[in-house]
Amino acid sequence: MAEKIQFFPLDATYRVQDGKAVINLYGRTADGKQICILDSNFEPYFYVIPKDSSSISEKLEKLRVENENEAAFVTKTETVAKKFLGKEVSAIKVYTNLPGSVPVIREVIKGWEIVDSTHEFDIPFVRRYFIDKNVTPLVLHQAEGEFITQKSRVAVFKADKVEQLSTDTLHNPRVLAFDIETYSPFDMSIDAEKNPILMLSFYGEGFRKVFVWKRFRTDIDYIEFVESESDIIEKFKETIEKYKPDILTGYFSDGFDLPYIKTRADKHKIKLDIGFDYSELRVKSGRETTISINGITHLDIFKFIKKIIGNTLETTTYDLNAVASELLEEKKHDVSLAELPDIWDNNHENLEKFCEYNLNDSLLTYNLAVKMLPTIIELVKIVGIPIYDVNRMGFSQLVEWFIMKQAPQFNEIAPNKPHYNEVQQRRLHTYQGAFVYEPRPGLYKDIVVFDFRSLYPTILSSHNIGPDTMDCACCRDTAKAAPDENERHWFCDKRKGFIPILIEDLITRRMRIKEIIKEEQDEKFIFLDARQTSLKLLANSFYGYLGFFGARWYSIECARSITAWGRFYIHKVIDKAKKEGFIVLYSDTDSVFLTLDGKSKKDAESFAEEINLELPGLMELEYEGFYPAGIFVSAKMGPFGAKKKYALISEQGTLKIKGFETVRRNWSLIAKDVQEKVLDIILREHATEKALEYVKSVVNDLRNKRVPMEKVVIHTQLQKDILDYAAKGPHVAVAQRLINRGKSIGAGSIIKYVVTQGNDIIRNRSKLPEEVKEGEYDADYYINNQVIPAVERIFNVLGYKKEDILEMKEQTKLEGFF
DNA sequence: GGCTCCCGGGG
DNA sequence: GTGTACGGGAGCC
Repeated sequence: MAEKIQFFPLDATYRVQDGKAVINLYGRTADGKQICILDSNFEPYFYVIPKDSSSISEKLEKLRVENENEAAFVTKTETVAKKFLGKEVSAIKVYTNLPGSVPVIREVIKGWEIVDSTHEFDIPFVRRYFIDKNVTPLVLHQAEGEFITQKSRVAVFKADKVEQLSTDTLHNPRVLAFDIETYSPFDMSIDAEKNPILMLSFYGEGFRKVFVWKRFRTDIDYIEFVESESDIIEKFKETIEKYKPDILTGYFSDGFDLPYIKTRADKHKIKLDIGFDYSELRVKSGRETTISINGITHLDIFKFIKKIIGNTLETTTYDLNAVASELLEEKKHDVSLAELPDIWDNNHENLEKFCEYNLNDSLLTYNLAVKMLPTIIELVKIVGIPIYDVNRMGFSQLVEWFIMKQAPQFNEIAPNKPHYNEVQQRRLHTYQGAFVYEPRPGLYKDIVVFDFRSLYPTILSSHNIGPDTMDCACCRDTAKAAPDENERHWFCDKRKGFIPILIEDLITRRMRIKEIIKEEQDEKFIFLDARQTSLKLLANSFYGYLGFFGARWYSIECARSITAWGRFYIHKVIDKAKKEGFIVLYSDTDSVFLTLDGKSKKDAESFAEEINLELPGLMELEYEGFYPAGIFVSAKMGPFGAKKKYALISEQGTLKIKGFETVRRNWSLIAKDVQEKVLDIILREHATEKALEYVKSVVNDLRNKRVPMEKVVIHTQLQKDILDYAAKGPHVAVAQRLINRGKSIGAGSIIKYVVTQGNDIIRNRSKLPEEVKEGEYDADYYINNQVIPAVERIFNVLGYKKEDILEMKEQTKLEGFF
């Protein structure tokens, strides 16, 4: 007797049962219960394109590879008519007994004489399921089948059929944020093997809690005392089990909190079996550690913010305080964590503020997650991949999986990922990027800014650029080639390519939403706005994707053609602006800055209208705005276009600065201090001269040896054992000296050093702080390699040069002279 | 100029 | 897991 249930899928895993792969689809039912849906109606497969198809199917079907305990074999084959980059091919769809058999079988047959190529053999089974079964995470689905009994934390439903029911979306998944504080003496590297977790906080809807294992007097109701660190870990499990979140979120929890908890749990021999199937939290360490839990989506909100929306933020660092300040206008509590170990050991009565701090971090994390969720949800729906994966993907991956999801509709077989050699080859190929009109540095008045709305996506779509439409035989003599100075490529006039179709769809969907959005308010606005943002993010990434060496659909010719058209159109705007009497200040990739030079804002607006009459397809020049004043510096070219460096003041008086870096932690305090102070003076007080004078005074202090030693100490962490270093940096040389003295120094130790005066190379002048007397530091080094680089870019943007900052040097000399 | 190393986030 | 992983700056040679 088949039953029907409605649910929102969140993620999936698969497991092998009775020699067959079963998809475990985790989600929440329409009436709010967590559930696991089993679907065994999906078989693993990959594609083979044969040179000669006469006998290959029989040969394949006989194929069987015996391993120690398992056999990999082909279960059946189908001959299918597919396309590969627009060309018709006859392919063989090879089904195997298990997902794991795919790479095994493929490895055997890829060398066969009659095999031309093999494809789609490296697609994770679960992703294949989402694509092929048209299951989109977070969207309402219906399953037919029956509930069964199975060891599980949630109800298990065995489905005969799963299908999408509507476009209803799980907009309010249950989110639980958490954060830990650990015992970590200042100046020592964080060490999960040695140091315990002290407290753990949670924040969810109507729920807040801090667990801590030392007692003190407090009136705060959310603080709960436990006896030991192992109790904290038990509470971690218990809270998740009780709260039943869809999403467990942390800030850098892939890299810190969860690995730390796992290490400590192992020490106490506690199983973190919080998966719906009682499986343990899984740590996957590679380049970047990732942590997953079966059934619960682990969202590392830091990762999403840094990778996906980082570039759109003003802040250049992504620590919780900076990000929360900008996105939420909320800050971390101002407590000194360096004091925590001592207070923990000797002064428990003062632990309360750390508990509040701990809770606040969870609160900020929760708020960030909730704020980002609409965008994440929309990306998930567009790309068709679960939150967990979208969370960890960069732009090229998002584009690639978006195309992978759509490819079957065009009957296209995916190209393979490039191999190592191929990647090396591709890396060598560079190409001409965007056009940059270098500004004359200085202060200007009455600036108007124009930019092309989504320049590269609209070029891609308007000129039908894609690997399957390039250099077609049918348009060889008729099509207009991209205006590239070095090579000639044209794109089909008769047949639309599938990448332009996808892009056009993204752009027009976004335009429609932007139209609707004008009338919408409240909640609906948030989701629509998130959707248009996501569509834009994705569309903008296609160009970079085509030129990305790791891409399946890599085509440097397409990328080159796009930038060629980009240069063509921006030149067109510049030429016309000059002809009409505007003064061109600056132009970079898709934007043009002009001064009115006596003309009106209205003249500028009609200028854009005239341009737009001549543009093809979806291309459009927008009037971005008017600025009473601004300062420009020359832009530096990156591999994929130019980086913007300018500062503008809007009519409302807000300062817009683009493009400078902040210092890293292996810099001296003096450099950090100066940068922080300068930013503060400029951004808060708008007093450039004052900032400059401040830097000059610091330079002067350095020169006159008035800066205390603690401010010139540089901290660098040894990444590996000292013997493993091929190149000896200053910190390695200092570490060597420490070892010679019998200190135990190894990977993870933090080396402190001061660069002293002399003519030798830096590492030979780097000494331990205790070896150095006050004032023995090399003033020139700290001025030129620390302080100046930390502030130079800031002053450049505001029209000052390095020499201006150093001017005091001359004056000092003069003073000395008199 | 090429090679090598470090950082980020977290405490 | 049918799978891979970054990118920029500084110092040394």
